[in-house]
Amino acid sequence: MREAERGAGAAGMRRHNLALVLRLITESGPVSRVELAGRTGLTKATVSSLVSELLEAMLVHDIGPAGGTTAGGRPATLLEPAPLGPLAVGLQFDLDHVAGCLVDLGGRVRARELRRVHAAGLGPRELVGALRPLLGRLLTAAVDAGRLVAGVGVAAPAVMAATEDADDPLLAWAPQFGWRDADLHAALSGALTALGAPGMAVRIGNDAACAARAEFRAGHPDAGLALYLGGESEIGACVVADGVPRPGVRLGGSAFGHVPLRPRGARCPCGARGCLDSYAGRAALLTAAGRPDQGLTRMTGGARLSTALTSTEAGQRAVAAAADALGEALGPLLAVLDPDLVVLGGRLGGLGDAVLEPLRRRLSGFVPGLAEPIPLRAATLGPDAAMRGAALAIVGQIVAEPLAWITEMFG
Amino acid sequence: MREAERGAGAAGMRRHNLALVLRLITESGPVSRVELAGRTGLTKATVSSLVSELLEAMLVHDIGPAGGTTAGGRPATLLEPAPLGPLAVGLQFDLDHVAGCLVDLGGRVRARELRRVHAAGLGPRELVGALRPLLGRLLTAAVDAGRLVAGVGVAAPAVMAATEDADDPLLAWAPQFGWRDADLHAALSGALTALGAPGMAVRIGNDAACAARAEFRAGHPDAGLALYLGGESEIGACVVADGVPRPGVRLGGSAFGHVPLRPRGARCPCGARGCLDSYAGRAALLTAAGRPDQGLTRMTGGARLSTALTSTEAGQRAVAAAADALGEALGPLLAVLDPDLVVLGGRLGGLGDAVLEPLRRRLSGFVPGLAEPIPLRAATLGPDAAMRGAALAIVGQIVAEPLAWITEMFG
DNA sequence: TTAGTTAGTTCATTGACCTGACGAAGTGGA
DNA sequence: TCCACTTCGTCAGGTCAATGAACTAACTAA
Repeated sequence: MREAERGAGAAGMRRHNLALVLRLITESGPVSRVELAGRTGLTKATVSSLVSELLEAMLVHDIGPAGGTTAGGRPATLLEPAPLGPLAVGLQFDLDHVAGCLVDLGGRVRARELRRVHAAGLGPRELVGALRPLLGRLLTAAVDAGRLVAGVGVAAPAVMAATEDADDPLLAWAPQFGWRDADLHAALSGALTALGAPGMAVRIGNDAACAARAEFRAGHPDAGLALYLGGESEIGACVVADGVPRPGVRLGGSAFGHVPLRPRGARCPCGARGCLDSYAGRAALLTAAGRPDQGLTRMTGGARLSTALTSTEAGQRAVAAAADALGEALGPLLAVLDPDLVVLGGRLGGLGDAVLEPLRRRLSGFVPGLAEPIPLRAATLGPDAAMRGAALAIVGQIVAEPLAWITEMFG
Repeated sequence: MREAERGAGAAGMRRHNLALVLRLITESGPVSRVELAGRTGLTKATVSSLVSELLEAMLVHDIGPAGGTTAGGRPATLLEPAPLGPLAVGLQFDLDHVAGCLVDLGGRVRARELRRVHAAGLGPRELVGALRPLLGRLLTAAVDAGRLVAGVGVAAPAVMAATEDADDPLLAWAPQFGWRDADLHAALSGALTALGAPGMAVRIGNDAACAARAEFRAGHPDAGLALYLGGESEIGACVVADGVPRPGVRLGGSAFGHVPLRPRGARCPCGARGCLDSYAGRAALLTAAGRPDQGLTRMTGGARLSTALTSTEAGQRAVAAAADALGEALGPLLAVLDPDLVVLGGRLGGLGDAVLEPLRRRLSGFVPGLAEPIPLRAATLGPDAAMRGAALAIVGQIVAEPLAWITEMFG
């Protein structure tokens, strides 16, 4: 049997409509009650009632009459996510940096911090040590602004394995760090206790899955079945169904970068041979293009590398080889998944058309039966996508269940 | 914006609960009102009211008091799908046969027909001609039983492309038949008119997607993200999310069998080189095992072929090669999709452990980061899965929206 | 025969949304 | 300035469906 699907009563109806209205307000910026009524199919009266409940709960703010954009008639009073509503912390880390941000109910970034560190070789506790000052400053910033922090989301470049509690997966394998079954959760909870926030909710997810959440919420909220390719140093991937990342139970966001392509290929740091990462990963591109990854900052590296890859002959060869390897791995995946859309993000996506164009050309040859190519787009959020998505997972819970949040806060 | 998500009102509540109760009755065979109340969380009174509405609509039947299985107390009156409720016709065809069945609301097969034909080279209209007598007998059988036919579902071994109406896709490519953009829908509608059933609903789907629907409904209703591998002569595949097949927009159930594995491989009937089908398809296995596909009936072929493949050395080599090819194609797919479960159906699945075991052994090597293997199971429904699933798509609409059906029937 | 147990129904109650009418707050023309 | 006209939001009464408690029905066991 399906998981005990519940019947709907009056209470469930209200809960659903409350969540629906809050979601529309957070996603569509300032909206009037009438517009909400039109979109939801509810009446103006009902929307008013729902909105006033959200206003009382301090989740929504009434801006007041809008400046005459309406043509004749009483101007609408616009609603927006509360400026003093709850926030979430989003964290991410990789071989070369740790970063964090504060995100509000509307998904907007209210604060942002990045620190370059050489993280290779660090253990989970040491890594949390590197994250801690940054985390402390973000928490302080929230308190100073008079806002509550609902929880901390972490985007990890790792294979996550689901535990009994599906919402609290375990970090099973981080190839670049050499971690196996690392208890990042406990280490972070310890740091939070030390920072004066004991018991704060922590949720760890795969970085590609996190980035996919942020990317699709911002750019493609109405995609049906889609695929996100991303990851920072490593290539990651995640299936997105109806806007929700589906990172699976065992691999929790995939180990796409370590799919074996060439049985006798080069040895990968992960221990295997001929991994996709060895041909299409950033390090592979840089090396093949004669540009080892030094002196390139994380933010400007994309543009500079992209010109290097298109202007030199070695660069073009490297890109062609990467497109081949990616196409080879993507072929069976796309033939079966047949997504509405493929979004290329992370550092790979940051290279833009230098990678997109060759990949587009190669892809059709790897997927049979296509009348028209599968749309392939570059991500739009840049390198912050992963931590933004991690934070969104936290605020998303509030938006999805405002009643639960309200009763938790106000009894 | 998402597709104008509607708010819930009293009417929607009733609609939802009505569908929920009907679904539980159809899926869980005879059930009492009390058990329904327990499962749905609704009260006995509400369930009674919902059930009586379904009884009036002739969708559900009250069997009467059950034979004393209860320990003390009044025996429950059990409910089942109405024995005179609506039926659906499911059709399927492939190179060597056409077949059809009648399926009731509960998914049970009430009638079944199969005819061996040599269909290679037939055009869409000729194929419908081969289906027509069979279809006529099924319709007559339904009328004789005093039951309504709600529609006809067809499982086609073809790539389906979605049109504006997502529920009515077009047959875009049938490699084995050499069809491109064939209007099977029009041909079938014509046949139905000639058979005295003008305007009857027709829905065509990819055979693997159809089989997946039947297979997961019967065997794995609570799987989250899963993968179905099937197809009759060709290998097909379909992603299943929360029990619902997701055959995509462009390929509509995949062209998995024609994924290019070896750029310089053998030429495939589809025109390309080195297709997966050429290594892991049924024809490939038969040929490699020295047993061309003659004299094997569709029903007994599985068992006899399976012993041939395990007992002879040539057979074992063929199976190993097929497992290699399948594993190679499945690796990237499983690494990203990371399904809870993989079900192997169609003719490939009919070979049972002869294929499953080698595939299990090879698969782990193609998916990195796995602590435990992805469960791989053989399908249970046998060669009728596709047409059963096609019919289920029709009855599924009634079960999902009983109110729409009721108003359509009774005004 | 009687107590105990479980199934299903009846009916008043409650909660949430709907309908229709109204006041509020603007615009634009006479 | 005044008055139609339009749109926004609220209020009061009405409707619909689920709820909860009491009640009848049916059967078991002592």
